[in-house]
Amino acid sequence: MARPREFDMDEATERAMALFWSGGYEDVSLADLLEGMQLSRGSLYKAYGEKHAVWLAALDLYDHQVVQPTAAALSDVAAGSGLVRVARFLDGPAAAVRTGNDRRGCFLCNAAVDRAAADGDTRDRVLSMLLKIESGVRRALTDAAAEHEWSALVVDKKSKTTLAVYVGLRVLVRAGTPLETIDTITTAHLETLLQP
Amino acid sequence: MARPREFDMDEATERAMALFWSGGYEDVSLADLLEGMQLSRGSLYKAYGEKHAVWLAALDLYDHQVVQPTAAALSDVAAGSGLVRVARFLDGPAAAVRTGNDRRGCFLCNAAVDRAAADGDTRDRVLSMLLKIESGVRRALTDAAAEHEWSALVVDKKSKTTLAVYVGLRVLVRAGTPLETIDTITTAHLETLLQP
DNA sequence: ACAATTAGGAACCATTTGGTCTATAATCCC
DNA sequence: GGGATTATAGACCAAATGGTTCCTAATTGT
Repeated sequence: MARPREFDMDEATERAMALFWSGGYEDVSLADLLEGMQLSRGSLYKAYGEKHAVWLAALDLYDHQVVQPTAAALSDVAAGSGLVRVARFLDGPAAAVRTGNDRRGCFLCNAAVDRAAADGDTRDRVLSMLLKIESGVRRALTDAAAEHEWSALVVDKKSKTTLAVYVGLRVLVRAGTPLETIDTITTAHLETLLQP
Repeated sequence: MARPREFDMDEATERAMALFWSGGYEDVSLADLLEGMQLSRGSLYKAYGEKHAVWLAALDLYDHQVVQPTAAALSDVAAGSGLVRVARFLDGPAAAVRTGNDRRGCFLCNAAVDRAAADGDTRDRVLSMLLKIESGVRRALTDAAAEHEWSALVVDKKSKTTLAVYVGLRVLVRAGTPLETIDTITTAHLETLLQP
């Protein structure tokens, strides 16, 4: 045992996540990272090893700080009917803009576009997170299935399509699409979920 | 008048587009650009001025080499019924994977994620292109509206949702989602388009 | 108290970055 | 052919990049 770390690594990773979230991987320089994370070069390299590892740590943090809670909320029977849970989930993109004009999109979706193609470590994490979200949606829709007489096939289709709409919404938000349009898409998709 | 340019600028821009398409803006260095475009530094800077201008030229080329033809095909009454045209459009993401395992996604969507947030010039172009696609979809769906007794409001909802699904599909493809899933989403969304 | 261990900070490094400039060569109009 | 003009090639550049390596200071268990 020896001298303990002076900074909270989770907190530092959280700051890194914030930087990467708005800027992407290449856009954020080591200098940006050091300033944003309030770390010296030495500490960062001692703790993470390299820039790429900081990125992966940020992705992992997003996973269990955002993706897992989201999936859990979608699966949580106590949180409302299946459709209500999906509605809440799908309103996320619009809500981010509505309350706080947050147009960063979702970190996972951003990472998918700018690193998944070139970096296998990123791709693995992205696919795993997408799957978690899809599973959450599927559990919520499965809960709604009985009432609406949806077959497993229908639930599968609805789950996957909902994932695609979610991703699309996040990207459209980042692109600067007006809130009105985002809202329209959100409610329109929820309406189609009601149908057989 | 004096010495004419030795290279075809459109062709060079096309090569630049290919590079940016797979790699994004920051990932592609000036050296990559020079090699890929087969230009010397001098020629590139004389012709474009700066890296950013090459990027914008690539975006503009995508606009009238991909987006405008796509929108035109969607609007082309001679190309089939409205729904057939939308089906063809929406199959684009799956088709890219099916024939050629092309997982680059769509340049416009990629640009939206990695530059639109930070760069107004990019954002303007991205929003304009998204609008062209949405308009194309709307024209196709408007043609189908009479037959299916859809109101203008319904057509609007369907158009915007289709745009979101399209963007989502392109991103999911880039993330590495299996073709099977992409196909499921595509056909499922087309089925929902049939409903009131 | 002390040895072991480790964080922190800063100096340092090679490479790469986007960008400029000059010399040369090619083309055009007169 | 000659003068004007412009493209090309490549040398050149300052700044920034990600990454390493020191040395010092702090904390630990014994």
